[in-house]
Amino acid sequence: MAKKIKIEQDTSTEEKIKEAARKVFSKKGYAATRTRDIAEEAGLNLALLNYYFRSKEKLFELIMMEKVQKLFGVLAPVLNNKNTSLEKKMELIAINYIDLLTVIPDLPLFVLSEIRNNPARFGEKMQVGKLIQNSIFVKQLIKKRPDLHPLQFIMSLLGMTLFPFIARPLFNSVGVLGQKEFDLLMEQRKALIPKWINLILKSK
Amino acid sequence: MAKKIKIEQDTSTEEKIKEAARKVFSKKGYAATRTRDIAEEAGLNLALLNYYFRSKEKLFELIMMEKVQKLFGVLAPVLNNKNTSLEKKMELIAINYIDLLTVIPDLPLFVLSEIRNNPARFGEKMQVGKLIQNSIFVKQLIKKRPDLHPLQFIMSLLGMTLFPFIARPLFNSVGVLGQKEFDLLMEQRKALIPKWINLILKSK
DNA sequence: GTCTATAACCTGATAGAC
DNA sequence: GTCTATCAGGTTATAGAC
Repeated sequence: MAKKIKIEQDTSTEEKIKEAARKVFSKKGYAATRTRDIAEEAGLNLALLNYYFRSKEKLFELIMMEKVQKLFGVLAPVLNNKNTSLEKKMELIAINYIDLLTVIPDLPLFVLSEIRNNPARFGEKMQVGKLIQNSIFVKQLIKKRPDLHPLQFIMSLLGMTLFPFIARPLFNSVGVLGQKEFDLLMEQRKALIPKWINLILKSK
Repeated sequence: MAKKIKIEQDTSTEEKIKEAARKVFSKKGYAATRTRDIAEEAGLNLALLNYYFRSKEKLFELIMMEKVQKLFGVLAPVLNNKNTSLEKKMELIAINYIDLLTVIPDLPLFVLSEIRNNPARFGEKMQVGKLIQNSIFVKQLIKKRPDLHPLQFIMSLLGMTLFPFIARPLFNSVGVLGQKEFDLLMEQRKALIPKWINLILKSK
């Protein structure tokens, strides 16, 4: 029974390739990534990529799916919770995103730019739109502020929360902010954004 | 004197190529763009690109320079104006950006993602950082709110203003918003953002 | 499963005719 | 200045040995 258990170090070849692919795709984007880069990053041979994943395209779609799920995974459990107030929902969204992006800062810029570069790859996502539009969150928003389109508030919340991470490559290249200082500001924002969004919600 | 004047239709071959390059680079990013795409878009031959611009890289750098200047061109004239209040500056930034991006919506996502994909191309920009940090705008911000890092407010202003345009490819692919409706919301935001940012500035 | 070697294709760039 | 034809190099994917 204990014969061939061997603790899977999740360093299986397949996982090694996926990890390398995450890193290289995120850094350079799909088009600029060569399969050789991924193989080298994984310390493996090029042929293995095709053995495990058939093609560069298929491997990318796998990684991309992961990323999109991570990005929407923050929203999904919050939007339709009947037991939380509108204000609490917005706070949760801000805090959860900042916590996530502190670990994976390039997530939103990666997903958004790949969608832009190749919208064809994102055909049948129409459902997501309806899902958000019919959410309890949006209903609460409309009830509280029937005078404005709910997207005005959603864009402001997400803008304040996600934009710093999207613009981070610029901050870095411009040398205006170090890694540590940035993380500190983001930690602060977890309290600031809910406060500020509440001001906006109440303003008439 | 009126011999060979001929109204330059700015349809010179060189300009045709640049226009096509703007379009294709913006749509697909540097790496995914083939010089053949640009030539075809311009209705011209591939060899002309190299005749006029030496290489794909040189042509791209030209376009990129234009785009970066457009993006920072909104900030530059506002930041060091001694005759405008902090509040007025923020209003101008929001309004000018929305007006600009209504015409060139993909500008910020293009610039940010290319910087991310190839930070090496943006080496000696350190000056820009200092220029912003020493601006009158930042001084006014620190004086008004010495309790918080000025970037907390700048990120919020730019996030609220730029994020809708950055996330637009997603909105489109998700089918949540039409072109016309989007433009209407942005027009509304020109009044909303200054109002909201003022609330944030005053909050203690 | 993993490797080397190579096929098949594509891309940026140029030579040379007009 | 503009075109066609082509080269040189790089890229994905696969065949086949181990």
